[in-house]
Amino acid sequence: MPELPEVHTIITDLKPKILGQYFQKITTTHKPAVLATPKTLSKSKGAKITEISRRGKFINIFLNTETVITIHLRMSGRLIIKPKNTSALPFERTTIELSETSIRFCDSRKFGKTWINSLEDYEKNTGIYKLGIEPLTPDFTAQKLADLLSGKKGTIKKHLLDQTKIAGIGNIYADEACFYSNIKPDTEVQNLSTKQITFLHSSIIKALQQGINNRGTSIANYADAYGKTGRNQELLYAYGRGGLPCIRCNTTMIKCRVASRGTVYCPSCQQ
DNA sequence: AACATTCCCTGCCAGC
DNA sequence: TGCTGGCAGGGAATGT
Repeated sequence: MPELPEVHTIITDLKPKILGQYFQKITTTHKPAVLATPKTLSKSKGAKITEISRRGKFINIFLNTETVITIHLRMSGRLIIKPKNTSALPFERTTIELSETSIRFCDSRKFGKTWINSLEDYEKNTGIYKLGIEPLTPDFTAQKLADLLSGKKGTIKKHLLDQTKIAGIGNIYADEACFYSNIKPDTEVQNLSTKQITFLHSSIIKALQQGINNRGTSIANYADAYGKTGRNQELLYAYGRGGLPCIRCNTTMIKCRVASRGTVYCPSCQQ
């Protein structure tokens, strides 16, 4: 599933391919997946793409008419660049036609969404305004993480998945960061020491950065803008390894549920 | 206000 | 072989 590193990879690939092109039209076979008004549609039509960037797991394509195309891939979404007027890809739901090429939004589970909004209100209409700190910026310090968790209740994993605190971490990188820092994912945050929070902080960055360096984790659905898989799934210590031996100590990894999510940890390494 | 649960969806796969 | 039930889960909506 696309999390921060996967979205980062897609954007990096898309950017040189679509910058400077003109948005022509959007079509969908699944109406609830596209949220646009006649006004924002007419304002965006024919507009030039000036920038494409990421916020949390959201993709923003900025147009020169003060309009923004926002995409969220959710669980199973992919964005694939294809020549215009070629046959639909498997599970292609939404097609964004540009002047020179097209972007195909393929999404088997139909959870993904595309919005077209004015620059003025895209953050409000998409929920981007609620997002917390970007974990790969200098503002995200160990102290900042400690502040976010201070006085809070609940498990650390729940808070790592909370997009209003830190934007972009999903189930895979939450489990990986907990493994790196030797923290059991169901540890109550009030029981974490300063030392543990500091270790967790560097582990979050390390897990995400490694994902980016390997062009993302391909479990079931993720593919980059060329439809190719990433390599990070080969480098995971926790996610997807329930019942398998811990890579570090050989103890059988435990699979359980934390924060209503499938969760894997090593009962020996993570206390 | 803060927390937990339900829902949206459908491909995939183990088990019968 | 073919069916079925369980699982995957981000985030909005709903419930407590």
